[in-house]
Amino acid sequence: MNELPPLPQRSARRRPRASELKRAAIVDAALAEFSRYGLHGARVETIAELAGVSKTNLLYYFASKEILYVEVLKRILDQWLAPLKAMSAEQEPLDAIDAYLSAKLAAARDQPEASRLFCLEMMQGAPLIAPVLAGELKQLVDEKSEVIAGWIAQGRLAPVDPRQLLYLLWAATQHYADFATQVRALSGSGLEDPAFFATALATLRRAVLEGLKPRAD
Amino acid sequence: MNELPPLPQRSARRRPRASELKRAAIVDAALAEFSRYGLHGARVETIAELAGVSKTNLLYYFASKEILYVEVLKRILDQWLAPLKAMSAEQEPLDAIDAYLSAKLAAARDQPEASRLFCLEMMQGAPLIAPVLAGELKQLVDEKSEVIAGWIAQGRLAPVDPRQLLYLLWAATQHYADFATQVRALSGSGLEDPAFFATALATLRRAVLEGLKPRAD
DNA sequence: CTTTCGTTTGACCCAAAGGTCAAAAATGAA
DNA sequence: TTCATTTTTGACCTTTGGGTCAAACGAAAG
Repeated sequence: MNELPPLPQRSARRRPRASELKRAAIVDAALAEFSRYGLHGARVETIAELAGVSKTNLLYYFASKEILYVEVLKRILDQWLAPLKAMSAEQEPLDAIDAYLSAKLAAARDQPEASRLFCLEMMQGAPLIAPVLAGELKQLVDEKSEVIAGWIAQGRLAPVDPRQLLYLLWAATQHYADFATQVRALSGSGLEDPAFFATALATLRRAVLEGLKPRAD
Repeated sequence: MNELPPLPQRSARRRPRASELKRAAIVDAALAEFSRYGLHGARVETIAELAGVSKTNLLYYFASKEILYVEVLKRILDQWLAPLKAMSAEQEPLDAIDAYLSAKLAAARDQPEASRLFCLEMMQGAPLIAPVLAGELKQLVDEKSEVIAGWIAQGRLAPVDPRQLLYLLWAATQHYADFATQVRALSGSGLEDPAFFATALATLRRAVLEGLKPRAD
């Protein structure tokens, strides 16, 4: 039999479309499960059922549970970091922060699963995305912290620690995704309700943005 | 042999002290593990090792993993709700909120595991503490929301949705416990560092409390 | 039609982990 | 000392669940 073809040339030439769709369906299902039960708690068979494939078939596309997990993380990382990247020194500080707040709140509404998955991963010590934290994310945060620090130095923003400010914005918005169950139990609705969304945003604007206005310190 | 003693009288009279200590040690160890890996991810044997007992012996004190989990949740529920209970209408609004902020931030520093455990439980839909959410917690939140609404009606606090305000305070403080890994990766330290704690509190005071001051609306 | 390569499946394997059991060891009253 | 009760242990059972394997299927190329 053939020992080995010199050039495996894996996904070259015409790539099958159907299989890509299937991979996507599996990743979607995996996000739903992982975001709810974490890497350990999620069951491969459940993910397979959710995606409408057999467990064995899933393992054909993703060699192991952990590989699938990492794949899910990779897929949502970019959209996760995107809003912060938009913040730039040229903007009016309060406008920029307002826009970021809105974008993150909308993200918490539209991709709550992504938020929860990151939260879960973080609470376990971020074993699989530690490199991203210490690398790409840290660089991005350092950069934007400089922007914020610049605004403060110009007296256009209240003197707060830039990083702490980012934590506050993240916490305030992601909370609606991560603690959706609690919010729903206490308020009776969540961000998917436009009225609720408006109230949440209004509260954040008043409580956070007002306090960030510069004063004569 | 005896069929059944008429009165089992379980923990009556002199209760053994040593066994209570052992139960406590197990619950402590369980909190550490559950808060990190969740109900599904945590291993009973690991908890047993951490507590310094054999797995079988642990199962002697707690009939099942889930029973132990619920026990852990019950044990930390009170200390979890305590700070909010302290808030009363007689206080000066901004002082009360300031005190609450400080208390919750200190709790995030001193009992980060409790914070993470609640976060995990919440993200899974709070299957085991849903009754508490809909019952005790909701009642407490409704009550304190009234207090806050009263302050607002008196013009002593900015007009924000009381519940949303509570969410903001929770989110902002618990974030330091739940996302400790991320905070440490980005800031290089956490709440256990007094300087960091002070900066965090100062930022929250400036960003949140300032915005809550009443104005001529 | 036949070959071929990618896909799909069900049967199977195996290790991990929760939980059981009966016997032994401590503990403590009488 | 003795007897009963509580605690502790190691061996074992059972289920769960991730992963393997070889055979079968199917569509496109030859």
